Formats: sequence, C-alpha cells, structure tokens
Amino acid sequence: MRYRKNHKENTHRRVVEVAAARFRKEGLDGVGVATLMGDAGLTHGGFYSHFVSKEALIEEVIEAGMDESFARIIETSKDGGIEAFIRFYLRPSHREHPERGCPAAALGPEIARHSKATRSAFTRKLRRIVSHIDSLLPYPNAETAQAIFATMVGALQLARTVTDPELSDQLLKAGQAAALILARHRALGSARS
Amino acid sequence: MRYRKNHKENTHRRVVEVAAARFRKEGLDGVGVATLMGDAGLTHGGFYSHFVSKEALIEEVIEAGMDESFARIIETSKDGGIEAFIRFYLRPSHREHPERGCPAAALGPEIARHSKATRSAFTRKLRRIVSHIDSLLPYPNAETAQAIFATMVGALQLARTVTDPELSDQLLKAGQAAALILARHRALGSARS
DNA sequence: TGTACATCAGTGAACGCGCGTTCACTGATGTAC
DNA sequence: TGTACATCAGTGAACGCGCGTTCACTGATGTAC
Repeated sequence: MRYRKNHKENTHRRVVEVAAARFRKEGLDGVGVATLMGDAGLTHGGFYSHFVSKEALIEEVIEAGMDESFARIIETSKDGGIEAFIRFYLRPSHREHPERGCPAAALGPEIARHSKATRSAFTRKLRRIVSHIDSLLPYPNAETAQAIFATMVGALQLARTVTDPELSDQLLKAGQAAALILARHRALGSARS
Repeated sequence: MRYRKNHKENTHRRVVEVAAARFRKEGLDGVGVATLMGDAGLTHGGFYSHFVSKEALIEEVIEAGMDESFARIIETSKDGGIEAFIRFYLRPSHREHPERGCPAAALGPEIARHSKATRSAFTRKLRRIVSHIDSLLPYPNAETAQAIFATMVGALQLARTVTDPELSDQLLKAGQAAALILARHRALGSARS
C-alpha cells in the first residue's frame, strides 16, 4: 500500500510518543525496538526506515521530552511565576507518572551514559529550561537557576525511589521549600566560602 | 579443590566490589553476570552459589555503596562539618568517577525501577545519611537535610550529563552554593506558602 | 480515460550475540576411621 | 600414621529468550503515457 501525504510523519511521531512514555517508565535499556513498534501498531522491521538506530530514537525522545518540560514551565509560570512551577514540578502526580514527566528526573544518569549527540541535545534543552527559570527570579542569576532545577530533579528522584510513602511526601515538600528559598535568595554566589 | 577458611567470603566480597564499580559506571542493565564473574577471576556458573539472582547482587551492591557514602560523610564532616562534606560531594573528581561515588547519583532512577527489597535497602541507607546531615546542621531539621542531599544528587547528575565542561563546573559550584545556603538557613518549613 | 510502471512504508524471516539461569561435573582439601 | 570418603567452591556446556539490525519482499497508490 502507498500512503497519504502525512502518513510517514504521523507514524514517526506515534513511535516517538510511545517511546517517550515507555523509556521514561522502563528505562532506556528496558524497552526493545520490537515491542515499541508493536505498541505503535507496526512490526519491528519498519523501525529503520524511521530511525538510523535505537540511539537516534533515544536522542529524539530526550529532545522532545525536554521540550515538553520547557513548555510546561512556560505555561505554569505564566500565571503563578516560579513558585507555581516549583509546586507543579514537585507535585505527587509528577512523582507517580514518570512516563509523562521530566526526562532529567526519569533518566538522568542513563542519559549521561549515552551518545555525545544525545547528551548534547539534553544540554541544549537544559540550558533553555534553566535560562527560563533564571528569567523568573527576583534576583536573576544563572547559578541560582541551575541549583533550583538540580534540587527539583534530585528531590523528585529520591521521592520516586523511596519505599515509605511518608518519607516520599516529605521529600517532595522539602524540595519545594528548598527551591523556594533559593528562588527568593538574593545572591547565591556570596554563600561560597 | 577445597578452600581455606575465609575463601568463600573473600570471593563473595570480590564479586560485590567489582559489581559495585561496574554498576555505577555502566548501569544496572549494562553489566552482565558473565563478564562480572570474569572480572572477579571466575567463570559465570559460580555466580549462583553466591547470590540467588542478579537482583540479589544489586540489592547488596546498593546497600554497600550507600554505606560507603555514609562513611565518607562521617569522615569528611568530622573535621570540616557540613561545609566540608558539601564540597567533597560536589568536587570534580566525584563527577569524573561515578564508579567510586554515591549510588544515588549514579543510579537514582534505575534503583527506583528495581525490586522492593532493593528500594527498601536504599531507603534505609538514605535515612541514615540524611539523619547524619541533619545532625551537622546549625538548625537541625529533617526536611532541610533531605533537601541538601537532593540538591547535591541533582547537581552531580546534571554535571555528569552535560557536554559542556564549563557548564558542568558551574553546576557543581551552583550545587555547592545552594547546599550551603540551605545548610545555614534557619527554618526551611517557614518558606512554604 | 485506460493502462503500465515506479514508488516506498511497512512486513517478517533471519543474522549473531549476550542475557540470566540451571546443572552435572571436577578435584583439592578436611574429616572419620 | 595411613587410607577412604564427604564436602562444596568453582567449571563450563546448555537452556530459552530477547536484543539491535539487515534485507528481500509486498502491494496500494500516484504518476507517466
């Protein structure tokens, strides 16, 4: 069968969407090409007419996932500023649903072990996120923005790992409180010793 | 051959040590039982007289790794308090050597996807680390201690992932500065809105 | 308008490989007699 | 003291399986004539 105008792009997007969810939920090594294509309603052989390798898919997924994260910051901070974003990022439903959440929190150390291209894509998108956080600060400062994001990523990961629900909730709250303190802090640099 | 008194325990420890380094460097899924045993100078078949499964090894490795991290906090904070520990954790050589570093930073999201037993071991050891951080604070507070650790884990991970060395250095410094601010902060809870 | 052909997204068998796990076996030593 | 035997850490072949990747093929459609 020959297909309609946008057919291929639609399929491509569908595979990326399925992969984006499954990679964040099951890990980059936890998801194979065959079941991925199956979930997108295709057979595994067709994979390579869309991507040169699994690694290329990973790169695309990380990039798209970070764009989603960025879009969510823009949206939540529009009304409620940095405070709203911090609460949004560290809310219980983000903890419960890594498959729709931030790639940095879901896949951090795994991305660090992947290709230069994947890490570069991550770096580029991270910069964009951090610089938007920076622009939301009462006392803009690049390192403050970086530290806020790091705090949120770390707190979300720990909250996801821990088996005690109370401790997990506490970690989310601790992350929120800490990120807020940093956001309101005058000059991060001056604390260096 | 029959072996000396402590032979089996020595072998067991050697396998755990090799695994501890390789898991942190290559990921839990990135290391197979066969090459692991090979690195310990054995053949793969003997693995199961030491561990009931690969998952059991993982649990043991995470537990041992968190104990190492704890021991390092004790040691560095003995002389220099919380400040020394923060600088120690976020130093460049920790970034460069995940294989000898903190399991939370090297394997965070992967641990979250593993067995209940592995996550419980992690939780137990995390509590011990966090409560020691707490005891080092001028204004002890559980959530402050949690947030400090989360900040350090997040900053180290991001510093490891990013491809730009300058940004990576900046992330370490930002993490240090932020952790120090949190450590000196009076009451984390009051910042909540 | 009708026919022949080129296109190319998707199919599915096959590739070599490493995975975690099982198991019958080896053989040097400690123990029992 | 000397011999027979039990022990058990470690060996290595084998298991079924899923991995990423390749490739000859299919067949409905768009295009050329």
